[in-house]
Order: sequence, then C-alpha cells, then structure tokens
Amino acid sequence: MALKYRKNKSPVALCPVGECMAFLRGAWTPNIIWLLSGGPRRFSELRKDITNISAKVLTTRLRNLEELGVIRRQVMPTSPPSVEYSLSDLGEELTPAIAAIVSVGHRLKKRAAKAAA
Amino acid sequence: MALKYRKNKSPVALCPVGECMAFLRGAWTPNIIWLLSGGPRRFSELRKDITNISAKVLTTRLRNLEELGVIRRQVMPTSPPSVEYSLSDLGEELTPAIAAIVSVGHRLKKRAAKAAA
DNA sequence: CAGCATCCTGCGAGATACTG
DNA sequence: CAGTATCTCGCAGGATGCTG
Repeated sequence: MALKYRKNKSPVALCPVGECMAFLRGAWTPNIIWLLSGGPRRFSELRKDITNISAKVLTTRLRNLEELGVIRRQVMPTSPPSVEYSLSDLGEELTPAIAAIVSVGHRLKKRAAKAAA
Repeated sequence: MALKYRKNKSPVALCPVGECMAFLRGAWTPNIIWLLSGGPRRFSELRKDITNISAKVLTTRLRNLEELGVIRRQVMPTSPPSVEYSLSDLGEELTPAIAAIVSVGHRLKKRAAKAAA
C-alpha cells in the first residue's frame, strides 16, 4: 500500500482555474504576491506588512514561490544582511488575478457593512 | 495548553486579499464557483465536470459554500431525487475574481507552451 | 537582519464502501 | 441520484527557541 496517495501537488491542475491556483497555494500566498506587486520588499518589511505571519511560514512560502519562479530573491551584500524579494515576470502575470481578488474583497467588505447597518 | 491555537478560520482575514480568499478556501472551491457561474448545475453534473473529485469532497465544499451563503441548494421533488446548485448574489460577486484567475491561467498555459517550444 | 530547527495541530483531500 | 461513513495521508500553519 505504498504509493496509495497520488503525489499530485495540485489537484486542480487539470481544471481551468488550476493553472493559476497552483501558484496561489497557501492562505498567505496571494497576500505576499500582492505586497510584492507594489515593488520589491525585504523580509522584515513583509513580516510587518502581513499581520501575524510567523517567520517560518513566511520563509516557507517565499522559498516555495521562488522555486516556482514567481518571485526573485536577491541578497544584498550589506553588513547587516538584507534580502530583497521581488516579482519575476511570471509573478507579474499573476497580479491581475490578485487585483481582482482584492477588488472583490473590498466590495464584499462594503456589502457586509451595509448588511450590518 | 487548551486554546493554544487560535480558532481563526481564515488567517488572512485581516489582510486585503483575505476578505475574498475566505470564500475560496480549498483547492476545488474556485472551480465549483466557476462552473456554477455558467448556470445552475446538479450534483452529478458537477461531479462529471470537475475531473477526479470525490463525492465526499464535493459534498463538503458544497455544504461549506452553502453555509457561507455563496451558493444556493434547491432540492427538486422528482422521483429520482435531484438537487440543483446555483450561485447566490454573494456568489455572483466572486465571479470577477474567478474569471481573472481563469484568464491568468490561460495566459500561463500559453506561456508554458511557448517556453517548451 | 534573515532566517533555520523542532514540535505540534487542523483541514483539505483521496479511497472505498454503503444508503434513502 | 445524491449523498453519508470511515480511515488515512500530507500540507499549511502556529509557537518557541536558536544562529550566521
């Protein structure tokens, strides 16, 4: 019963949305890309901007995105080491989707406010 | 060490993308909404359209979305029981985001094809 | 500053079998 | 047809502590 479970990383890969969703895995991922779409950012900046994310998770997501070719990691040779993350071309292609998500999010927020009133 | 872990269902809820992503939890969810955006569908139709999804998972996601108010579930009083799922107003609001995701997905597919060539 | 190591949890998901 | 039940795995994530 060894290989009982498929090693398929993204179950949705065969469906229309899957091509894109494969890059948005993880609850924090869209947020990271969104922040990076505003320009390069350093590790600690991301940590501050994304409320309540732990260093471990941020690192994991960052590494994952780097491996997928979505972001670029550039180590600055300064005395206190600083690392800059930025979107790659591939990453830039994802931003319209994220932008739409954000925009829908705002709409939903307004909607919720109206419903409460 | 009881309530060690926060019960927060969506860790991203405080971030800009979180408002929307809260409704897209689960790898299959965007796909379901996307299919439903084309019109109401029955359980078995969804199962067929979404390749390789198990009945259990589909049911779970459907129930979840219903609970969130994203979709509506209507039982048709026919002799072989049939159930129709459709997007609610809230669900309709999510479609722009899904559409963007799908569109980006197509673009990525082309990009990959070009890279392979 | 930018991480890594370790340990632990819950959820999404897959497989299979069964039901009103 | 439209589910439910049961079991299992793996991954994303949280907490805490340590390092070049």
